[in-house]
Amino acid sequence: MHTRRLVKRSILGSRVYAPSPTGNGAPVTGVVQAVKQKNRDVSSAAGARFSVYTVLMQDGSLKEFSEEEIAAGINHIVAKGPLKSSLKHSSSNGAPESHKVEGGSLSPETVEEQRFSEGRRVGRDHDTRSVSLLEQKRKVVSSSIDVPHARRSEEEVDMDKVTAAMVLTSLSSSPLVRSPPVKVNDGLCGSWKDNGSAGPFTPSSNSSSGGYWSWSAASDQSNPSTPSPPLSADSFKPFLVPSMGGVGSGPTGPEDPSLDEQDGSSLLFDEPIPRKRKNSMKVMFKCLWKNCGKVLSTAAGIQRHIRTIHLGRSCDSDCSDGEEDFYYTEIKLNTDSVADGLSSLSPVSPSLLPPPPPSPHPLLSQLSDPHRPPPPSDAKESRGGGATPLSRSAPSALYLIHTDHAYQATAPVSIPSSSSNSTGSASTSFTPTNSSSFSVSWQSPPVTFTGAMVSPSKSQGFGEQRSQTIAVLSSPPRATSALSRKVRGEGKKCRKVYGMENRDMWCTACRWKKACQRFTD
DNA sequence: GTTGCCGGGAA
DNA sequence: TTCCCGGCAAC
Repeated sequence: MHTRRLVKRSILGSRVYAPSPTGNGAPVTGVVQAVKQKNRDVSSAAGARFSVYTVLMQDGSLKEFSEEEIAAGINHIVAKGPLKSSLKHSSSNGAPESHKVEGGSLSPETVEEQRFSEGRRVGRDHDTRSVSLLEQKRKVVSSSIDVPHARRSEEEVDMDKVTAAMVLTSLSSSPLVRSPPVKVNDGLCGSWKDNGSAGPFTPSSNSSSGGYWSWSAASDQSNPSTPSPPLSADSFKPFLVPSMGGVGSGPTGPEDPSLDEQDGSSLLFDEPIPRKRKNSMKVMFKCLWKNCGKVLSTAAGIQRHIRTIHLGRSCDSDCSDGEEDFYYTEIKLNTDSVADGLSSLSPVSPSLLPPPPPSPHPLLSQLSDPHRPPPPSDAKESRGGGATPLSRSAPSALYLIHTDHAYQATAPVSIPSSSSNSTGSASTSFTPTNSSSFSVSWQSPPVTFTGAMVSPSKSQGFGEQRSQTIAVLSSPPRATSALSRKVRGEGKKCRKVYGMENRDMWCTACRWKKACQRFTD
C-alpha cells in the first residue's frame, strides 16, 4: 500500500541514467519528471504493466524511457566498478525501480566523480541544484526506495540472531542490562532481512524499509517474531543512509551516516529506559538454606554461595546442575527502608557485583533449560536416601513467591532472619504485625514450575500455602491462567474483619479490590 | 450469592 | 501513581 506510494514518490525527481539519445552508448543523466504506467504490448512477457519515465535530460529536453532503458543505463555505469558489498542483495532483488536508483546512488568512487561532473552540467542547464544537492538527492532517493538491508553475510546473520535473542532476553528480564545497540540492530535487521532477500521483491512485500522491522520499546518483551509494522520512511531513514557512504549534508539528509546509525540504534534502545527498576526497589536473593539466610544481590552470587558453601561443590557454575536454584529465593527489597539492614547482611555491594546471569530469574532459567534434572527427583532421592547433603540440611522453605503489584511489593512483611525455624516459621514470618528486620515482598513463581516442592523439614504452619504452591506448580505448564490468578486466600481479609461498614479501615489493597496486603495467607 | 482479586481504565 | 471498578473464579 503505502510502500508502493513511497516508491513512486521516490522516483519523481530522481536522477537517473538513460541511454544516450545519440546512440553512442554513453549514458546521460536526467531527472525523472513523471511516471506513466502502461500495459506492455504482446511482445513483452505476460502483458505486465510497465512504467514509462519522462526524464528531463541534461539539455533540457524531455524524453520518455522505459524501465529497461533506464536500468540498462545504470548497469552500464555500475559495471565500471565493484558494487559495495551492501548492495549485492539490493541489486539482485529484481525490482527495477529500486535497482535503478540504487545503482545511481551507490556507485563507486570513480563513478561518483563522473556523476559529479554531470551533475554540474545539469545544474547549469536547468535546475539550480548544486553539486551538494546532487548528493542530497541521492540520499533522499535511496532512503525512500526499496533498499533491502543486506549488509551482513550469512554467518553474521546467524550470529546476530543469537545475539539478538540474547539481548532481547536481557532486555526483557533486566532493563538495566543493555547490550551494544548497533550489534542488536544489525542482528535484527539481518535476521528479518532474510525474508526479504530470499526471493525477488515485490512492491507489496518489499516495503520501503527493505524488510526492516522495529518493535515498540514499550513491549520490550515482545517477541521479535511478531514485528510491529514498519516504520515510516523518515523513521528508518537513518538505517538506510549508512549503506550509501554519502558525504554530503543538506536539509533532507543532514546527519552523518555513521551518526545516523548510532542515533537510530540508540533511539530504539533508549526507549526502554523508563522501565528501569525503581531505584528504591532492589532484587535480592536470599539463601534458604538452614541456618544461613544469606542475602546476596545477584543470582550468580547466591548460586555460587550455595554451590560452594552448602553443596560443597568447588567447581564453577559450568558443572552446576541447577540445584542451587532451589535453595535461594528472589526477594524485592525496598532499599529505602532496608538498606541499612541489608548492608550488614549482604557483604557485596550490588553496584559492584557482576551483571546477573543471562536469565536472572532462577525459575525461568530452570523451566527454559530442559537439561537440568527435574527437581522432584532430587528432593525425593534425598528424602528417601537421607544421605546426601541436600537431605541433611536442606532449607526448610523451598518456595518462591512472587508478587506483581507494587503495593504488594512494598508491603512490609517480616521474614525470619534465618529459615532454621522449621516449626511454623512460615506462619509467623508472614504475619505483618511481627517485628521485622526489613521489609520484603515474597514472590510467587510467575511461570509454571513443574517440580514438587518437598522439604524434609516441612512445617505445618506453612502447609497450606505449600500445598497450594505444590498444586499449582505441579500442574501442567499450560495452566498459566491458573498461575496468573493468585489462589484465593483462605485467611481473614479486611472485608471479613472490618466489614463493609468499616471499609475505611481496610487495607488499601482491599479497598481497591486487590489482593489483601494486611492479612496475607 | 459472597468473596478475593486480576486486569484495566480514569484521573 | 493512585484510585476505582468490571468481571472472573473460588467458595
